[in-house]
Amino acid sequence: MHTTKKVRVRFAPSPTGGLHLGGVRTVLYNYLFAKQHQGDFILRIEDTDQSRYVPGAEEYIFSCLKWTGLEPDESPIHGGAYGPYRQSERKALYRQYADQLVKNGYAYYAFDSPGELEKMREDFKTEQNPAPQYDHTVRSQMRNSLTLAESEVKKLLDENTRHVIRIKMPENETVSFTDMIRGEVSFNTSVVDDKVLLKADGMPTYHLAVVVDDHLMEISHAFRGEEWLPSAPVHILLWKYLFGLDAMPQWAHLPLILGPNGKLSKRDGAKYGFPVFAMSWTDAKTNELTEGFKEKGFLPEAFINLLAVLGWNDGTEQEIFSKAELIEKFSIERVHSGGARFDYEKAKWFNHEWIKRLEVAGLREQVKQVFSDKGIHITDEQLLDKVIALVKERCHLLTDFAQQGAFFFKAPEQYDMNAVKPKWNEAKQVFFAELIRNFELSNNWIAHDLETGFKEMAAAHRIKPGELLLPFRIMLVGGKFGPHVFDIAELLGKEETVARIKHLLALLQ
RNA sequence: GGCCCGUUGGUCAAGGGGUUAAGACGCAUCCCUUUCACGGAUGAAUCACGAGUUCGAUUCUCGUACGGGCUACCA
Repeated sequence: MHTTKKVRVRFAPSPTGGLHLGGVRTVLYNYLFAKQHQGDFILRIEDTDQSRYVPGAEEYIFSCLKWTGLEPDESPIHGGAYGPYRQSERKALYRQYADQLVKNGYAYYAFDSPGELEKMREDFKTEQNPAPQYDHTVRSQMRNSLTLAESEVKKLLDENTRHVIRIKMPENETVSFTDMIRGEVSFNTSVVDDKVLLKADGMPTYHLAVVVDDHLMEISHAFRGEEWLPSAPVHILLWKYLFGLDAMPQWAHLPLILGPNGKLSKRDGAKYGFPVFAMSWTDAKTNELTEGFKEKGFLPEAFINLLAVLGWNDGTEQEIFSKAELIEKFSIERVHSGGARFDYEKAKWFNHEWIKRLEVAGLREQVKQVFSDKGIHITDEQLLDKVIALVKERCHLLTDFAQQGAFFFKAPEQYDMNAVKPKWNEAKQVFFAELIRNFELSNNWIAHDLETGFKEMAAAHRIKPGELLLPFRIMLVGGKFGPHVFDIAELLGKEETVARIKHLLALLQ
């Protein structure tokens, strides 16, 4: 049955704020699964909670998907034959299903006010049961179409009394299903509460909406976070009541991504200094900016890669995967059932690997942006390409290019004088003065020859090259960093190299 | 509290009755490099615990402990 169905998967976020690691990984797994099976990847916006609506959050999600390269085939902005793709725009659709459930005895109207619900929770609260649920044991004592007379219910409904529709969970039945990651999972219906399906404002809750929309959108496989596992029996039952279990998608509940202690949160990021969102997000209320992986200097290739292997591997020793390889090798069955702790050090290692691996062309624009953010505007693209090639192996984050390469475009503003001054002497002063003359005469400006000449001169002056190399480096870059010093000199060119030597010499006088 | 899910080095993990229990990150030492990286070599470090099944359990079963999630007219 399922095998003949076209693969259609969906990612269904609520537009409430930053898109965190777990969310992006869910997108990734959906995307990979869809592409691997020549299926469709749908983005559906779950904006049924009007009180949590955050302006800009939806656009933000699209930006993140665009940056990661995991773009949907169907969405509110990409269009598609199963729209609308925003649940708020589908509002009118849900009521009929809820009513149908009531008609068939699988759900009921509940008129309890928020105050009454609160009172119920107070009254039923005991040591053994600190959080009483609206379930089969209490529904008989509440104001709903199960307890009220039929005429009373009709009257309340006719008067447009605020009410919700709740599922009537059966007593003591076992609901089980096969999760693609965890195998058979089962629940006793008695311990699940009568979840609200349709809210008083006419909007469906997640529980109703996910089932109705997955059906209407012909979703074949539903991947979501493990936090949804406890409410799975509600969804299974709804499928059974509404559309039949044969039509139900196959479920996979993805393990959670953990932080240093417990579930990964935005707080962890702030506390330990690593990003948790794909891209920077500014909270409109507090104006608080949370830096994203993109802004931190991650490559989308690396970001996807590290997320893919956080909870999945192909059984070999391979760790670096391109998107194409992931599409080919990914399998939901090999996803771990246990949660994985996010390790920022390893995340940086992945980025480093990708920076080393990528051709200059794949880095150019992003590096240019990094320089531009630092106030360095690149005009010489050819030089930029050479600089990237020269320094990329020592950059873990794209932002490292600023430190590693800025001096190629701009003379150092600061010099690490402590590295030269203590050992500076007249002999060295003389050496560099002569070096300037030799350089000025040189018409063969390539690193290898520069180095040979430098060392011959050092020998003639009876100074160890090591004594001279560090000062030379400081002259050119300002500090103890950067690639091989003669490579730097070559790229800098004769004029600039000489100018920088002269400059520091003057400072040392 | 209840329910559900999970548990191989500090972290990500392979393996799934008999193995010297892979590999990666990180860490340490050394080599290379008279900066920092890269690269290379070496090292420290693991099957949560207790029963059971078995000739033999890291692997299977059951308990316990621990971790996590859920327990809203939020998703």
